[in-house]
Amino acid sequence: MENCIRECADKNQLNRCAESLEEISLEIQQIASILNIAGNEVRLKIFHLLNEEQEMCPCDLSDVLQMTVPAISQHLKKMKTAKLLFSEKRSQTIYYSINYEESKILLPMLESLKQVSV
Amino acid sequence: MENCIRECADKNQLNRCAESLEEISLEIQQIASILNIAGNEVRLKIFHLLNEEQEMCPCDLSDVLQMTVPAISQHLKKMKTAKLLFSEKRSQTIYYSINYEESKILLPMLESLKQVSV
DNA sequence: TCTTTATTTAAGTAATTGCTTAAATACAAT
DNA sequence: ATTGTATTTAAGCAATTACTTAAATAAAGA
Repeated sequence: MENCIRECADKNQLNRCAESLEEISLEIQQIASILNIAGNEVRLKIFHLLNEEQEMCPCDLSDVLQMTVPAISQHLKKMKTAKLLFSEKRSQTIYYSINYEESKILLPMLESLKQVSV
Repeated sequence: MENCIRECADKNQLNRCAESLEEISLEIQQIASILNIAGNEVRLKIFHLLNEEQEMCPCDLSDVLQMTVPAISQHLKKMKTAKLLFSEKRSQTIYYSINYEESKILLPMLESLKQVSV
């Protein structure tokens, strides 16, 4: 079911495009999922704060971001589930930090945010 | 209304964080909005295709992505509204292309997707 | 053991997303 | 003028998102 009936439609181009997409479909999926998680103001702020402070707990983040603890906890869970964060429990407190290996495509942005405040 | 009553909560750190966020609040907003748009499989595919092919029309994209034309059109509108795309009408056809200036934070990802298929 | 503190989980909800189909718009060609 | 092609816009809808409040879990300290 083609939508383009134009003469000028370049069948070779369309085939090339379809093949290219198939080759990278896995990467596209992974990157889209990371960008989707980072494409939220609260979560991007969390990334930035963890990038500056190394590690923070939900309750400190809730103070800084002026949001309820459960709201923060749900954002952290989403980031953790995607393996973008590590967490480490020390007594009652859980410290979250960035998994830089999994988050590497976000690094340029985080670095640029660091620059701003200098 | 502080949530952290912990002794170990470092007030200086929390103040520093709050200030940092305020300084970059505009950048955070802008970047989050771009990542939000790119953090969708269909739109990321459109970015990738436009990056490889220079320009494409909604109807070719609809063929390649196997989606209805209105569905594609709505994605393009969202990207165009955010100024991430240019559009140029030549007779009946509208050609979309990437506004690289506004999309520059996405470039590293687009480049890495290009590498994959080599 | 009982209370406090830090955190997560669950349930409910309003807003947003991304599609669908149908209709509207705009331009070209006959 | 009329038909065909490319595109957008609109309305409707199911699924998802991001919060809320309340309850559950877990560890520490009195």
